[in-house]
Amino acid sequence: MNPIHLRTFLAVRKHLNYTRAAEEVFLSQPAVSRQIRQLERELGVPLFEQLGKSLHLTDAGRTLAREAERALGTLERTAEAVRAHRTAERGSLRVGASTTPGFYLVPELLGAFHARYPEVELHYAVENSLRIQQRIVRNECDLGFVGASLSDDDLRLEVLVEDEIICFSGPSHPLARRRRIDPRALEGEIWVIREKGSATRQLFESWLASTGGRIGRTIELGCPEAVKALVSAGVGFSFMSVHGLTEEIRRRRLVKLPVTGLGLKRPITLVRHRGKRASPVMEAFLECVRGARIGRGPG
Amino acid sequence: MNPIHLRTFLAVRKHLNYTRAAEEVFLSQPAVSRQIRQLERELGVPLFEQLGKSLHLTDAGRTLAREAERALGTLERTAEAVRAHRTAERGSLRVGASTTPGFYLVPELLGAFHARYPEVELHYAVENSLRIQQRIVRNECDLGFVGASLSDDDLRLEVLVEDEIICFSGPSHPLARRRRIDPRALEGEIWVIREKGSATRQLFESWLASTGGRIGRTIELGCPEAVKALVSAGVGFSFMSVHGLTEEIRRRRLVKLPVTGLGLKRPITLVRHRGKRASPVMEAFLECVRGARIGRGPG
DNA sequence: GCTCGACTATAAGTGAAATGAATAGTAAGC
DNA sequence: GCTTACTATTCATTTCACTTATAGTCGAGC
Repeated sequence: MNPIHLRTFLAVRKHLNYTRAAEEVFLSQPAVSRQIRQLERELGVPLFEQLGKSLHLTDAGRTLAREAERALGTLERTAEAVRAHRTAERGSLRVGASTTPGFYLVPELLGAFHARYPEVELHYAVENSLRIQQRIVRNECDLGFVGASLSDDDLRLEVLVEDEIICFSGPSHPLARRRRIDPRALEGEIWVIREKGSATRQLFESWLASTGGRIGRTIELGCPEAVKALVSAGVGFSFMSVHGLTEEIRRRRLVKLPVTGLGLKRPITLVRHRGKRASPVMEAFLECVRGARIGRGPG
Repeated sequence: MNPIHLRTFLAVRKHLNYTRAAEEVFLSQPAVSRQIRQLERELGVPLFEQLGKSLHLTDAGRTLAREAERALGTLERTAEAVRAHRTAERGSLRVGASTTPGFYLVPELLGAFHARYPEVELHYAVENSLRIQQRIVRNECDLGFVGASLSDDDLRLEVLVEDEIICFSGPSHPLARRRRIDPRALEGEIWVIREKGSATRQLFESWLASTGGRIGRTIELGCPEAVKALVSAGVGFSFMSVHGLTEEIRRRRLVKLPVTGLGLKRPITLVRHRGKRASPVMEAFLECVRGARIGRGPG
């Protein structure tokens, strides 16, 4: 029972005449005759009955007529729903990001994209860089934004901006008045820092180790916003991507600390699966990303 | 895009492996490959993408997967709805009847039938005999019950019971005490009768004319129940099918009048289209009719 | 009552399309 | 770099549906 049969059936129902139905569906009369017989055989009931010269629907035929239109409609809508994916207007996009870009870069991009393509369904996962990498490789995400330097033959990387990790404190903190700060001078202070899995923390720690420094007393927080709030209130100091701090530094709620030798830079990278062909939605999002890009060109 | 393609697509989606999908749908792997490509060409979007060694659904593919199951379900339910007509449990029945059987015979039959086959949708039209005949010929009704003797080559008739038209009055009426009533004696009374189009009235009038009698003062009512109520209350007398009066006569609310020479009989006839094949529902209803039949066998 | 007209069913031949077997191509993993 | 697992391609074959031609059926009209 395929759509062709149903359409033929509906044509016969409309004209109650095989010959004219055949004209409508551009077939010969025997072809129509055959299709109807085939339907009747498959369904096990007569669909039409001939009374005298005129053709009538049977009870079963009336049921089929009613349902067939619905079924064909469902099928047509299905096809249309899929065809809609030919443009970027509809579809879905699965974005992943690690914490730094996930908090301070991607939300804006998604916002801009959503404003332009409101019908596109967005999925957004913020996890650590390794998990994002996994998601890309497993095709659980269409694209990812990470702060770490990944290397995988399956991945296609594109540097978006340089990210810099800086030290900062609240404006009232004693450190905020210093013109130069030796890394060793930080040891005595209270460190407000992210959890161990943070790539930012790892990066900072390995730099600190290279200067011979150590982390002192710590307050560990999971959320970067909480870190900022605490430091802004005058409790200790912290380090973080400069992209997460521009607003607060501009408003003098946080102050960048001039730690000597601290030039911790890392690229924020757009990650895709190498073999993946961009869908129209993905293409549109990439364009959005490039349009909004602040820093330098592709790496 | 026919169901076969969709089922193949769903198999591929399930296994994410053309070869295993082919086994599931009992096809060769190239056949599956081809069907998917065909679907993709028709819909204008890729449904799968190969990343490394593993196969993934695309965004469009996910949409199709979601919708295809619904579409196939709709189609399957459609087929099932039609197949249900193979038994008498489901379907519909269109019954027509003229006034006399329509009020006093068919309702019981429909009631009994409905009790046995509650899922069958019943359509019931009560109109005059000619209109019922038309409905049968035009196949607007599956069967009809009429009190008139029809003759049409297209019709297949079956006498169910003999109907007798009798005169009656209320128990308090002076006529009710008489042992014999000459038709002429009725002329002076008040006639409570049905409208002109009534076959019962026509039959009675032509008999009355043959005895030389005439109708006197009349009160015309459209509904036979209203006629009975009025006569029962003592207003005049009337004539009607005996089948509509048994209950009232038994309870002595109405009295049969012994009019000399009045032996007006006519068959209540089951009418069908000659060429019509009985559906299971119709067959079941006919059985119901025969089981409930009071009078003699088929004519 | 017979023929004509309109329509559907049947039969035979044709052509398109889907299938399967064999094979080439591709990517991954050891 | 070879093997393995899988998909794409090619080609011969079969199947299936279609068309043309024709027979059958039912009503209508003279």
